[in-house]
Amino acid sequence: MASSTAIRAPRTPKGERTRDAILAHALALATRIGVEGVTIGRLAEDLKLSKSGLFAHFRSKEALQIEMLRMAGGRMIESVVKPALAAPRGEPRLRALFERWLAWEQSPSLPGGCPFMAASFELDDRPGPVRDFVVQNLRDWIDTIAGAARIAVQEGHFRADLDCEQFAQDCQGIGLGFVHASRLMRDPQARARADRAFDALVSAARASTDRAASRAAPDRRPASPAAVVNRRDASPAPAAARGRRR
Amino acid sequence: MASSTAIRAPRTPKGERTRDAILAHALALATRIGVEGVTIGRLAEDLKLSKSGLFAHFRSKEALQIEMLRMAGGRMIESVVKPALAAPRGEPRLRALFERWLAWEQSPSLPGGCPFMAASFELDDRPGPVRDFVVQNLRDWIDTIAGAARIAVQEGHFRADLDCEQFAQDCQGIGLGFVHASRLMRDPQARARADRAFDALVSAARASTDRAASRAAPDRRPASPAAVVNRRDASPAPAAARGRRR
DNA sequence: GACAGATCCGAACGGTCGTACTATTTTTCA
DNA sequence: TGAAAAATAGTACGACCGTTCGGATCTGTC
Repeated sequence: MASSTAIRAPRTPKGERTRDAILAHALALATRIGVEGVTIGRLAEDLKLSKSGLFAHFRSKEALQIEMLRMAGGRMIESVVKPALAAPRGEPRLRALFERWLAWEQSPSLPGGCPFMAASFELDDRPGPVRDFVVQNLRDWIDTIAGAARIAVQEGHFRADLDCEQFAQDCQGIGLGFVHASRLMRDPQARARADRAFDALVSAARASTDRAASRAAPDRRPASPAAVVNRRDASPAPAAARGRRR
Repeated sequence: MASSTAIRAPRTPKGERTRDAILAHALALATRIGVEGVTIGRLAEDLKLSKSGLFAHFRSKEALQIEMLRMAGGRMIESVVKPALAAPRGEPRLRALFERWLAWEQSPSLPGGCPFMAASFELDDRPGPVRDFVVQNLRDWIDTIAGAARIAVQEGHFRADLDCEQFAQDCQGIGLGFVHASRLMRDPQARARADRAFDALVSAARASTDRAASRAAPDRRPASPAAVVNRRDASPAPAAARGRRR
C-alpha cells in the first residue's frame, strides 16, 4: 500500500498509527490466506517489527483478528453503504448498493476480495467471538439490502408482496456466485453474468402482473431500514479496547 | 463380474482399508476446519495411529489433501450426479441435480458441508496443485449443470436462446447463498428460500414469451452434455485408481 | 512355517506458532 | 528539559507443525 507520507502533524499518537498499519496489512493478508492464516510472525516480519512489539498492541491473536475485521467492516460501510445512501430511495439505491458491493470486492486494498465472504465459509463451523463478529456484520449487511428492498416497495418500485428477506438472500447468492466464478474459476464473464442476474432479480421484483409470490403472507417484522446505524460490536462489554477511542 | 477364475474374494488389502479410513476422517474434518486445517497429528490421534505411520500412506501432506478431495469428488458424483442422470432428460434431471446437490451439502458424512464450496473460498488465492484439483472438479460440476440445462433446451423445456453458462453461475450462486444463510447465519428458512430461488430461475428459463434475453447472441460452443463422463483427474498421469503404487 | 514385503511405530529434526516476562528505547507532556 | 508513559525489542517457553529414518511387527504367499 502507499507509504504513509506522515511528515508532520502527528495528531494521532504514535501507537495508533502503528496499530492501524498492522491492521491494514493484516487485513490485506487475510483476504488472501484467510483470517486464521494470518500469523503474528509473518505480520511482524512484513512490517519490520518484533513479534513481541507487534503483539503488545493486542492482548491476543483473537483480538487482533476481531480488530482487523472491525476495520474491514468500517471500510465497507464507508465505501459501500454510505455512498449508496446518497442515491435516491428505492431501486436506484439498491442498484448502487449492489454495484458498490462488487466494486469493493475487487478493491485493490483487498487483494483477495471481501474478507467477510471468505470468512463466511472459513468460520461457519468454528464457534467463537470471531465468528460471532462476522455473523453480526453480515447480518447488518443483509438487513441493509433487505431494508433497501423494503424501501423500494414503499416507493412503488417493487411489488407490494415482495419477500425482502428472500430478495436479500438471492442477492447474496449472486455476489457469492460472482466471487466463485471470478476468483476461483477466473471466468472473465463473471461480472457480466452477475450484472445480468441482478437485473433479472430486480426485474422479477418489479413485475406485479406476475403470478410470482406463492406465499401470500409477506413478512411482518418492522425491520428498521436503518440497519446500518444499528450496527453494534460483537463484544457485549463496553470494551473501549485500550482506552483509545476514536 | 468374471467368475471364471473364481479368485477367492481378495479382501481389500490392509493398507488400503486404513488409507480409506484416514481419508474419510480427513474429509469429515476438512469440512469443519478447512482443507488446510487438517493436520497429520490430529488425524493420527483421532485414528489412534502414529504420525509417521499415518504419514507413510501419503508421500506428503499435499498428496493427502488431494486424495481426500478425490474421495469427496467421487462421493459427490456417486450420490449427486449419477442418481440425477436416472431422471428424465431436461428440467426433471436439472431439478434432481439441484435437489441432490443440496442434500449432499447437508449429508451427515459431511458435518461441515460440501468441501468444494468451502475450498472455493479457502484456496481461491493460493495457487498450487490442490487449488488446481478443486478448480477441475468444480469446472466439471458447473459443466454438468450447464450441460443439463442445454439438454432442457433441446427437449423444449427451456427457451432456445437461454444462456446455459449464465444459468449455471446463477445456480451456483443459489447454492452458495443457501450455504451462507444456512451454515453461517443459521437461518431456518434458508432451504425454503433456496428452493424458491431455484423455482424462479427455472421459471425464467422456461418462459419464451418474455422479453428476457437482452443479449441476442446465445453461446455457440458445442459443449458436450456428457461433461460428467469427461471428468478427468487433476494429475496428468493415468493414475490407476486402486493401483496406488508410489 | 519361513520368507518378503507391506505396514506401522518411536524418536528426532528444524521450524513456526501464540504468548509471557523483562529490558530498553521512544513519545508525550508538564 | 526531564520525568512519566507508551511503544518496542529481546528472550524464552511449551506446543504443534511436516517430514525423515531405522527398526519392529504384522500379512499374505509359497
